[in-house]
Amino acid sequence: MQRTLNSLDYAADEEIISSIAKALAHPVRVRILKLLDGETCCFTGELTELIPMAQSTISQHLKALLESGLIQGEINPPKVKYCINRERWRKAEALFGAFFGEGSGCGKFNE
Amino acid sequence: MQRTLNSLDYAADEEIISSIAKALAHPVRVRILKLLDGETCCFTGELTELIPMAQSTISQHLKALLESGLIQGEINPPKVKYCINRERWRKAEALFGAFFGEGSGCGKFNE
DNA sequence: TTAGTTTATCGGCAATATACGATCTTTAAA
DNA sequence: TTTAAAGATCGTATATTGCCGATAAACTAA
Repeated sequence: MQRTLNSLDYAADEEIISSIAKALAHPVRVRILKLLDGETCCFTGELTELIPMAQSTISQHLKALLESGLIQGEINPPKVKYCINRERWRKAEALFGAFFGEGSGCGKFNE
Repeated sequence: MQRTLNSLDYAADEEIISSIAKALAHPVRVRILKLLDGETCCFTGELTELIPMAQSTISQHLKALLESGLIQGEINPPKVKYCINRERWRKAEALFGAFFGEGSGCGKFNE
């Protein structure tokens, strides 16, 4: 599939924005990120207690978030601690801010 | 606030964020939004000249963007003029800003 | 070694997304 | 009326998501 797509090369920022947006495109993943962001930092699979979904499903969502770069996990033998990848998080903030904001750094004024 | 209730009970903001993120989850749609945002305001299907995809495909992406509320179109007989829905745009800016930023209005400080 | 805990991965199924060409639909112009 | 143009929509093929239960994998503790 996507034959024409290959000839269209997107700006790097457009690719990053859409890949991060993809990670945010499911409410459960937004919820997970909020939970992880809320903690001072790391967290773990108490997620399965907070979110009424099968453990395998949550694991899959975590995988999607890992692939987006928004979170990272450190293996702690029987457990895994997940936390926000702050560097990526700031990158996302900057990209989305620039995308929607457009304005003068902080607080746009058009209209 | 609510805690873990029904399996389908997300906070309103989580729903909105994920629905907007869904609209941004494809690089072509990000590109389209950029083009529309770049113009003083409205635009039209010169998109089909700027983007090497079938007209029907672009039309579908526009439909997705319409459904997200990020753009609106005014029918102008043979043509249709699309433009950013500024109200929704600002809402998106605020939501994503709060989501990623968390910081004091403008310029976050947590590391 | 065996058993238990935590998480990842597999297999399967239904639903959605993506892309295309073909075909309406609408309206203006010939 | 016929023709042309701009878009939307339809039909269809394939890819990707999302969910689950079952099972594998990694490690600890007994």
